Amino acid sequence: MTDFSKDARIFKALCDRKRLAILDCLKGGETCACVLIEKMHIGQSALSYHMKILCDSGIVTARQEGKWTHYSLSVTGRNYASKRLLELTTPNSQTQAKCCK
Amino acid sequence: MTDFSKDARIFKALCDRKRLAILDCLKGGETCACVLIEKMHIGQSALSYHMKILCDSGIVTARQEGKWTHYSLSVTGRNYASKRLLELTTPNSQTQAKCCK
DNA sequence: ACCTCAAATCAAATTTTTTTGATATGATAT
DNA sequence: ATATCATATCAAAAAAATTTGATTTGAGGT
Repeated sequence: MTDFSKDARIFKALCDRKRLAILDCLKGGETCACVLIEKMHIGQSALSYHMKILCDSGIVTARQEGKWTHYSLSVTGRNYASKRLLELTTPNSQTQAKCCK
Repeated sequence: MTDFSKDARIFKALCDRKRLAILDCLKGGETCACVLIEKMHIGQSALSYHMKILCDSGIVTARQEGKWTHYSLSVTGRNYASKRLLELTTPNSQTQAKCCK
């Protein structure tokens, strides 16, 4: 049986409203972790946890600048997620109803 | 602050590998619950739980036929999910880096 | 070197999700 | 009406995700 853990990791980024709120913030442009902590009313280590999930999905990338980390939306990550979404949910060319009867 | 619970519900369908395996089965065509139980090696009530999440996302639809329930992929659901994915992850036209410095 | 700050990591507590087994519901058949 | 079958729902248990606070790491600054 196929292992879908890589795909699950992609969409894990999008299945939580706090992470969606973070993405919404990143839509406005590259954002520093400390700004996200303030805007999201979230603890430092909780933010770090969510950012890890977002980065693991490929949808967000991190850029280190001195001691600060800046996060932004990844075009590549978005395109890949979009491609997989369609692949995972589009029926095969020849489909065959399966029923127990 | 915007409420993203509706969007989270969509992608919750895709963030679990068991549900992705179910979708993979549905790609082959409309499938009866009893067939899914066998193929997925899952209990009846666990399947019912996952199918509820899949239907709530809009990506899957259920069709009742007598006492049997048949599940299939929804074109409308897929298109909406795809649209939202892009909307949620595409930067705004004018972006502005935000940093604490 | 030491100190400070930003972020990651860890372990424990908390919350949410998922599984399990039992029961309820709803459809069909006798 | 009763019986049977398929699925949904419920409550409890189990597993996984998330939060919290403490500590560590790593980059600069003095």
